[in-house]
Amino acid sequence: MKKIKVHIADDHKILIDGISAVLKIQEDIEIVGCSLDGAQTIEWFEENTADVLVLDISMPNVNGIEVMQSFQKKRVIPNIIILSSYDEMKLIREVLKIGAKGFLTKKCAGEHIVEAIRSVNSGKQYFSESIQKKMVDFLSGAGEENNPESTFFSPLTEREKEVLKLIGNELSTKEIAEKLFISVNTVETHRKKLMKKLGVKNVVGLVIYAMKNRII
Amino acid sequence: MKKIKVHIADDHKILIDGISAVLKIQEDIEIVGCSLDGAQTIEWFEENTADVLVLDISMPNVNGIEVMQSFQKKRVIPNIIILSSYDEMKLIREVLKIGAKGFLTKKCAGEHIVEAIRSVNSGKQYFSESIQKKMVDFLSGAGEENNPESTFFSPLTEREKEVLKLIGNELSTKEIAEKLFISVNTVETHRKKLMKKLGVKNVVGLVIYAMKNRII
DNA sequence: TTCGACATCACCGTTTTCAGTTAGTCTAAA
DNA sequence: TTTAGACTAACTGAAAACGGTGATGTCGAA
Repeated sequence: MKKIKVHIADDHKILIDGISAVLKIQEDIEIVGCSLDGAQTIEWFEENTADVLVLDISMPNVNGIEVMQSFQKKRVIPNIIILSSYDEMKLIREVLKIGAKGFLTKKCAGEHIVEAIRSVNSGKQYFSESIQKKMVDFLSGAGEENNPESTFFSPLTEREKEVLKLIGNELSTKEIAEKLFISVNTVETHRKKLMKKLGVKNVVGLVIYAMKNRII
Repeated sequence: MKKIKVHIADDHKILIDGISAVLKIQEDIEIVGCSLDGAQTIEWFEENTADVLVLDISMPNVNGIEVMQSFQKKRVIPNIIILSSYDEMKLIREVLKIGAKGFLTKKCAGEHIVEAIRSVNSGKQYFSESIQKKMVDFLSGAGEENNPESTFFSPLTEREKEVLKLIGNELSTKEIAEKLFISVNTVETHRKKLMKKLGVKNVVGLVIYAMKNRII
């Protein structure tokens, strides 16, 4: 019998090992690889293939969304199941747009990951109950989160990430300017650009974004 | 043979299920309970006992540190292994102070949790390699984190948590004042008190604290 | 009953953030 | 070669945050 080849990407090794232990019991599933950050994931798929990729969003260096974006250029892409700590509507929409076939939160039970893998491997989609409810609420207008401007993820330039990281170190604009040897005005411009890109009101939004995307 | 009774507390069910799958293979370990937040954990230990508690710090409602604090008043307390995403020195010191016997980060491999459980159950302590290194660096003065004032966790009043949560919603001081029907001056006082208690410079530090402690 | 913790409010002055706009340079892609 | 994006920088003015201090009333514990 042909087993379903699965790759797991998550920066928490203990979670990978745990899920692996659950999947190993299944006769129709085989773990062919795992990676601890986005860069490793992309690298692995350069040389290898899998039927299903279980992918975390919040990873250092290269996050899950960037991994999916890198796949868009490739011919063969795996069926992707997002396994995330966060479940905001804007994140769900974002990953669906770039081709995710399933979405689970880390609050879900271990058996659901098994079901999800089988589903997406047979061409179906899979969403955990809580995610389905979110989607229905959103579509019926019952949900609170209806801000289409704000995005869970935006591609930031290297310089912007650098500035954001320093903001996360509790540095003021002046201190950042001194550290980077640039003008205070420039740092302020970066700051404003960041807020606009991420659709947030103030530095609080920046910090939340940075933590969710592992920039801090 | 008497098995080691283990309780696991983590708000990510999938992690619990994963670790359970790993532990179930072990002949000398038995999972006697699990809980998805701090309140559940405390409640469970009112009625039951375990030899070892594997405890996450970052949980909604009542976090891991508050759980440990609630145990301090009890006569019989389990051997506690902290399993955390974060590994700052100030967190490590804090949990050791209130009686943790082991500390692992979620980056560690599944087999280490097994070793840790056996260790603490036999009266020994257990720290993952990366944590041991942190501790040595700190003691030898090589570490950067030597700020004794700042604390990973501080007991906040209900009102303070409320204000902090609203700060996390990107509300300005004025907006918070309107929402809580109190003066702007009062909100500013709360804000200042929060910063002082948590030993942070500005709102950035507040948001980071709030996210790590699941207040946002 | 006294004490301390908490929540409330006020006044002050300084510093920083935030919003809007404009504009020069440089590089890499079309 | 034009064009677009990135990084840099400046200016202005309003709004908000930050730091320090002092004061009031309430409530529960010692």
